[in-house]
Amino acid sequence: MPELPEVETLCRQLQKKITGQKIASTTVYDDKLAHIRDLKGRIVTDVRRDGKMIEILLDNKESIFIHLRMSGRLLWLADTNRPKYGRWRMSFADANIYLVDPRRFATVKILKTKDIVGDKDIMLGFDQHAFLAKHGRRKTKVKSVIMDQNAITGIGNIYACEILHLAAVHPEKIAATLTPQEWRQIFSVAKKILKKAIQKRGTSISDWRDLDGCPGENQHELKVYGRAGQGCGHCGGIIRRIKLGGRGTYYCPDCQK
DNA sequence: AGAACCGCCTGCTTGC
DNA sequence: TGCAAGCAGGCGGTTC
Repeated sequence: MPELPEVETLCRQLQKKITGQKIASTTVYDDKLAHIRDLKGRIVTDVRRDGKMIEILLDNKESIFIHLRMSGRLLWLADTNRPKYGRWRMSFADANIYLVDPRRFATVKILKTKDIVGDKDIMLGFDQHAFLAKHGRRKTKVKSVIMDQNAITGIGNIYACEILHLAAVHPEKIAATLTPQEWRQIFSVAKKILKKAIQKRGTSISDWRDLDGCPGENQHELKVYGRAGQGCGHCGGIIRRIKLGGRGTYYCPDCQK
């Protein structure tokens, strides 16, 4: 599932390919997306990201906001035949961008272009003090808080597990009981892990592929996610899998107290 | 007000 | 072998 590094990878690729390009046509293949109006003739002026949201800016002060949710992908294809699970297509002079989404959770909206604030995005202008003031005393498990997109954007299930492991914080620890040092450690580790994942062009643990259909390399960097029963690379403890907020959660009971 | 739960979807895995 | 049931999960909406 696309989280911050995967979305960032797509945005960088999109920016190179379509900035300055004119949209030749758009095609909807899924009734759920029937509300997307035709964008023929519009010119893409920029592509950027806020959290897990992709924003494609147009020359009429509007933007296309794409959220890939669970299984959504964007594919750059010269072929005009719809790929399997293709839900929407935006055509340019020499190729097309297909929204491919087996589970049909992805959303596409056309709205007025907004200034990106980025104060909740750990890789943009994250406001640590505002975060702690608003969310630092919550009586929710820390993993749920760092996955709460109203609190901090971009972190999904895989990176939440990895961040808490490297920060040595138990995922079920109540947010309000964390020390300022533990929070600082989480923010610092989050930046480090997400930066590396961007360099590795994302985590292809299930079906993530970039705009060109290539897998990323960050799956080889995972320390706990998907590794239940295996030894922790840090302390040798046995990695455990639990359910937290309905989501599979991996951690090392020896490192993460 | 804040925390927990539900529903949206469909491919894949598991069990009989 | 085949089919049904269970699972996965981001996030908005609803309920507790």
